[in-house]
Order: sequence, then C-alpha cells, then structure tokens
Amino acid sequence: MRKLKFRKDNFHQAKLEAIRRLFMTNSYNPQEIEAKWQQKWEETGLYRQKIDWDKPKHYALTMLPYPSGDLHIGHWYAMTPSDARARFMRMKGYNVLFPMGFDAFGLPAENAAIKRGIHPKKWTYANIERMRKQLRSMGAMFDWEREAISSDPSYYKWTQWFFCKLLEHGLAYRKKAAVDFCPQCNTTLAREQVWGEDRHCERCGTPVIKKDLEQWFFKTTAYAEELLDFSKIDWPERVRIMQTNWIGKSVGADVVFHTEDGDPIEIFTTRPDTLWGATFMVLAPEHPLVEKITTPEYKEQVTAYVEQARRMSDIDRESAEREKTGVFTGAYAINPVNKERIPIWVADYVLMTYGSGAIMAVPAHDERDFAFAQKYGLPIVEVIRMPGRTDEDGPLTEAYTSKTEGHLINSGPFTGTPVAGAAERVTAWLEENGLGKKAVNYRLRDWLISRQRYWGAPIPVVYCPEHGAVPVPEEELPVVLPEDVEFMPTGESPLKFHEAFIHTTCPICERPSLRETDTMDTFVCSSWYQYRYLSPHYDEGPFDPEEGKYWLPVDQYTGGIEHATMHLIYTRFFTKAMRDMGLVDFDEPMLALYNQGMVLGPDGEKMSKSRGNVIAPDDLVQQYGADTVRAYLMFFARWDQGGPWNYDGIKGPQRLLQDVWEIARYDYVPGEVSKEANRALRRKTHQTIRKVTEDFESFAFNTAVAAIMELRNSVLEAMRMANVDTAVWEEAVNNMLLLLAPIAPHITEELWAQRGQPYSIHQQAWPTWDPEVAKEDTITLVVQVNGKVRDKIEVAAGQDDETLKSIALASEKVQKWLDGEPRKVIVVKGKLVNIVK
RNA sequence: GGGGCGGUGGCGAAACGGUAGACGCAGCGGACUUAAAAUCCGCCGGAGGAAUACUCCGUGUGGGUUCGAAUCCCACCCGCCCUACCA
Repeated sequence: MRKLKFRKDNFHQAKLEAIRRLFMTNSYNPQEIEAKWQQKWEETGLYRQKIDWDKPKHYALTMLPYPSGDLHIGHWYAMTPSDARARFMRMKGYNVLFPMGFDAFGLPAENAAIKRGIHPKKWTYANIERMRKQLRSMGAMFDWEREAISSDPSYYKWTQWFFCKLLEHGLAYRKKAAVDFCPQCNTTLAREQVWGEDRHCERCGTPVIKKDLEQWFFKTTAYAEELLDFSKIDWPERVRIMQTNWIGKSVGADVVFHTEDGDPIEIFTTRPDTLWGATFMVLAPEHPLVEKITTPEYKEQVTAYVEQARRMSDIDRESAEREKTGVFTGAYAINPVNKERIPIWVADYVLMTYGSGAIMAVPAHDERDFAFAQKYGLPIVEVIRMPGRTDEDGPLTEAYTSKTEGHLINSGPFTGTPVAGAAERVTAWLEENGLGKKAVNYRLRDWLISRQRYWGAPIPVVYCPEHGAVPVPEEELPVVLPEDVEFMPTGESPLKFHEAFIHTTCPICERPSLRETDTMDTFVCSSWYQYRYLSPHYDEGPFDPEEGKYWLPVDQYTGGIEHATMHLIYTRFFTKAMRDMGLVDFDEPMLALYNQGMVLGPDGEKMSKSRGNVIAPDDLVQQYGADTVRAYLMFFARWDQGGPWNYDGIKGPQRLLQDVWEIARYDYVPGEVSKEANRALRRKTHQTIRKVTEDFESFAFNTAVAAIMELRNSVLEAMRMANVDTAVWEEAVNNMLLLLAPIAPHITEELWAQRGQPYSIHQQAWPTWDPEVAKEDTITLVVQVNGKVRDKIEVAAGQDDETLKSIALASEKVQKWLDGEPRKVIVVKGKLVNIVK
C-alpha cells in the first residue's frame, strides 16, 4: 500500500475550530463526571458481585492495603491496572469478584497512640474512612459490600478460630527458644521479618537481639516439601525461585557419632561421601551435650566461650566474614566409618537452629572447616582426589568441594570410586551397616507468630495451673481486645497490665487462670483474607461454604514482589492446612500471580517523605481526573517493571482522553468518501481490538494504551478528511470507547451515555475482531542483500515465495548490489527476501 | 560468595531470530493570537550530503552461532533487588 498522503483540508480545519469553540462550554470536566458516575454506579449496584452459576467465575484479587492514613501512588499503581484487568474479564463474559479490604492490625497504629495519645482503634478506623474515600475516587469496581477489615472482632474471631484449629491439628505449638526481638518495637519477630546483613527489624530498621522466650509457632515446616511444588500454580519464576531458596532443601544423611564415653552425637551432612575425611567434630555453643562432655581441664575456657557466644549479637555472630573461633572440649569422638579418634570442639559457626546443632568437620572438602582447621592446627585428610592431582602436589591449599569431578581416596570400601553419585552410595551403605540414614533438612523455620504488642488479634489461650495452655473454646470467641488501656512509653503491651483482661478461669476446670497477653503477627490475619471477602458478615465459619464453592480459589492475584517469602508462603501454608482440616478441596490459594513493579519518585529513587519525592494521587486526581491518572499509570512503563514518575509524561494520556471526548461528541458528516479510507479505518479498528485484547490478556497495559492512541490518530485523520462512511466512523468510535472502558471507566461511561448507548458500558460485551477486516491488503516487502536492507517494496499480500523472490530480484536498487547469480535466496513468508551473494 | 532482574534516541519506552526506535514526553520550525497558554501542521538516533537521492555507523563491551542477532550462546563491565557460616 502506498501511504495515503492526506492534504490539509482548510474547510474541515475551519469546521473543527468552530466545533472546538462550541465545546468551550461543554468541555471535558473530569471532576464533574467522575463524581456523577461513581454515585450512579453505587446507586445501581453496578459492581455488586453475586454468585451466578450460569456464568464462568473469575476471582481477581489485589493485595489489601494497610490503613496507614493516605492512599499512596503505589496503591494506585497496584490497584488500577488490576481493576482494569478485572473489568476486561467482566466484559469478556466472566462473573468477576474483585473485593477490597484493610489489613488493619499492626504497629503504626500503636506507635501513633504512644506518640500522639490517639487510641489505635480510633486512628485505624479514621484512616480507613479516609482511604475508603480515596479508593472510591479511583473508580475501581470493588464490591464494597464484601469489604473485610482484619481488626473487626467479627474478623479476628476467625483468625483466633484458625489458631485453635491449627493447635487442634498439631500445626501450632509453644516452645521456649532463642528468638529475634526488636528492642525498638518491643516485640519478637518472625525470621522472615528480620532483614539484611545487619539483621534489622523489617519495620523500623533497628538491629534485632536474641531473647529466650516462650513463644507460639505455626508449623510451616510440616508443608516444606509440598511448598516446593509449584506444579499447580502459574506463578512468576522469580517468586518460585525465591521461595525455593527460602525453603532451602538439602538432601544428605544423618549419621550418629559417639563420644569415647558412649554419648551419641547425631549430625547431618550433605556430603556423607566425605565421612572418611572427618577429622574433628564441632558442637554449637548451645548444644546440650557441651556441658556434659567437656573435661574438667577445659571447663573454664569452654564455659567462657559459651557465655561470650551467648552475649554476642547475631550481627557479629552470623557474619561470614568474621574469623572463626572455637575451643576444644577435651573430649573425643569415634568416627564410625574408620574408628579414628577425633577431637570435639565448640564453635559458634555451628548453629543450634539448623540440623542437630552439631557437625562432622571435613576440612579437606568444606571451606568453613578448612579455615577452622588451619587456624587451630587440626589435621586435614584428603578423601576426594581432584582430577590431575597427585601426592607430589603437597597438602591442599584450599578445600576441594566438587561433587562431580574426582574420585574417593582413603575411604575404605569406596576408595577409587568416582565422587559423582558417591553421596548416595555411601548413604545406602550407612543404612545397611546401621550407621546412619538418608535425611532431608530444610532451611525453612517454623513461623513465630507471638507479638508482645497490643494492636493485634489476641492469641486465644488461657494458662491454667492445672491444665497448662488451654485454647479458648469456640463459643467464647472472639477474645475481645479491651479498649480501656493505657499505653506505655516503652511500647510494652498494655494488655499485660489490664487486670480484667488477664484474669480469667480455665475453660476445663474453671480454676483462676491467666490469659495469654501476646497477640498474633498481622501476617496471620492476611493469610486467609481472600476467604473472608466471600462473606465478611458470615458468623458460622470463616467463610460461607456456598460462596466458597463458586468463587474459590483465587484465579488471579496481583501484588508486589516484596511478599515473596512472607505473605505468599504463609497464605499457601494456610490453604494447605485448611485443606487438611477439610475446609477447602484445593491445594493452592491463588492459581495465578502477577507482580507489578514500583513507581519511583521523579528523581528515580524510592519515594519517601524524608526524600521529599512523594507523588500524592489526590493532587493528581484533583488536577487531571482519575481516568487520566489511571491511563498514565498503565501507559508510562511496563507494569512488571515500573519506573520513575514523570510530571510531563502525563500529558500524553491527558490529550488522549481530551481527544476521545471530542471525537465521541463530534457530529460526523461524511464529505467525499473514499473506499480506500473506509477500508483503512475499519482495518485499524479491528487490528486495535486484536492488539488491545492480546495485551490485556498478558498484562501489557502500556502497549494497549499505545494501540488505542494509534486508533485515536487514525480517527482524527478521518475526522479531518471526512472521507469515511458514517457506519465506519461509528464502528471506530464505539469500539474505541469499549476498549478504553477498563482503563478510563468514567469518561467512557459518560460518552457512551451521551451517544445514546444503553447503561452501562461496563456491562457491554468485549468487542471481537474480524480477521478478514484486520488483514493487511499489502505488505512492505523488505529486500536484503547479505542481511542489509537495500529496498522496501509495497506488494499485494498473500503472494507465494517464488513471486516474492522474483519481485525482489527485479528491483533496480537491489540489482545495483548484485554482481552475477546470487548463491542463495531466503524468503520469509510475506515479509522479507534476503539475497546472499 | 550465591541467585535474580535489567542496560535500546535528550527522556519513558516498542520490537514471534527478519524494516531498530511503534506510542508518548520534551525539543525545533511554522499556523492561529496584541501576547501567552491551549490547539493545529511539519521535523525529530548519529555522521557525511543542497537533498524528502544516497552511503556509512548505531540496542553496555568483546567474541560466537546464523543467510540474518536488541533478541540465542560464552566471557566481561555497570546498575538495582533478594540471599548469605544452613553443614
């Protein structure tokens, strides 16, 4: 196709100007129409989402916000594309559930109470009120009648109920352990909430300390193996990798060593094939056997070392760079495979929290053991021979750790066998000889859920002098958080001092007992919120099973990557536990997941109040209207990547909506109609439907908006030239509105109404394209010589390879570059010919 | 140390192994206006050239595979994120 060169048409130019002047009084006023339609949608219950077994369902979920007080642009960035996708699915014919709520327990509320004397409840609910309004201004299709707030007693009753159920099923337990404690927040933390090299608190950044406390745990490790299976969900590889690494599965063997006095010491190793090279053992300072086996002459220094390790912060202790330290206990163990007598040491590089808290040390084939052996002059015995190495090469200068290259030496029956597969063979041999057994260890720890704070769901447990920890019976739930409390400047939980709360009776024997004063980690609340949304007022269970049958599980989840190893593991754990309790009949809470990126400040840095680079959505909505803000957020970058905010960039989408406003209201009168122009506009319309549909499917919102802009450009061209039939014009304009409806719901609704179309545009069927109409009549045949473009020829579409080849060879421009017969000619169907000289 | 993601015009970005830079922003020239804003028309990767003829160079760097590479492979540099004595 020759590109249509349009001449400027003065008549229509003048007409356009006249029309534009007319619109001055009737111009696009987002504030007015947005408020109007938000109200109408609410009045007509347009977004009420009800079970309809005749329609396929789609449960779209976006991560619920914490009610911090103001809706951040990041919330808009997470929610508006999710909303657009949900609207798209609805127009595609799905019955879509798209709920919203608040993760309303948590520390900031309590800190505000301490700092400014406002009660956490008052602070939280005032914030929720404010944020609800802001959320409404987005024009999202949230069904507000399904709103759930985790700090409502009607919600946390069921959080507590889940606690009791987990306890009943052996998935919750209490134990004394050295746990991470944030001195600033005055509470213990889950392992996942301790971040970074300096091991700081996720919330406030203060380095954590270790404390020995009785705490409640959820047994996430019970599902460690199943959590590694992602075969039933379509989640980003990145999240799967992060979870896999976090769970950290290692396969090896448990081997029992014995001290000379016969005390057994169990160790876990991933390298049973190096057993013959174990030249000493190391116990963690906290290991229970340390005290027993230490000989009198070493008692003093061992005790001192253990004391010192206990006092040392995790930062120092767990830093890999630090030089390893340790002390000899005076005791010896017998290596079970070769009966060698090997010394037992205590060193803090061995952690009590992993494996059994004791290791066999094989300095020749483990970097840490090598460094330790060198420092303390312990023997290094090589048992895996590196290919090409001989005895003449002298002692090893570093640990040789390959599991694939080399063969075993000095290893009894295994001497001479290749290292590849040796671990498995040795494990089998250990089992046959009763020396050890195959074992699997996970890095994943059980989830510590106790928090020494007030603003959370109370752990529903009573401590009876007779019966110990007794769960509160279901009919007495919820254990209500008392409101008449006084906040300590230290951050200490006021529950501890609330006499009426603490003192109760044992549910079993009615003896005076004390209530648990710890509350649950807020991640417990958010582990099951997707179920509460189904029926937030239901009071016979956490959710109405009738609703569950229809809506569950979540089909599409969207949210930030930062929850990969926290919320997203916890909620999977919850669902698996719920399945095993018979509450649901599926294995995974969310079938598909998509992670959006982050909007950065205009300076390219993470937005923060202290940097002063925060973009306030309220101001933007005030200035441009919600539709423009939505369109810009979807347009400016790939959704999964995000990027810096750009003040000028928003003008593009603003002009788009402005143009759409004028186009849709334009009283089109055809002038001199050309068949070619008709065909071209229809083609563009149908191509755009195809492009936008595909882009919505794959979350490529930026190119979807770009495609609509292109259609806008074509429609403006037709407006100027007045060279298409009215029917073609109408088709283009109506489809443009339909395609834009999920992105800019207000303006499209308004224009749809103004054009006399039935309410609501959001209930219309998503447009379909006709491949025949969308097809190109001509193609640009690219002709290359040796891979370099030498000509571009417009030819009719659908010609066979031979024809394209002869057209290409006939080109004068191409002939210039040829001398004689080409060696080879490659034809790419309907696209390109490459001539190889 | 390990793992992941990314590096394309002045900027945000497009591009099933097949015309690099769609779409948008900014900029420049022009129209309209007393003027500005808005709007409209045109140009817009770099070099050479009077040129909308044409040629060469261009997707972080260096190699490789291929008729053909931003795209696939190897090595390296830079940026961001996660993880880190896990036996």
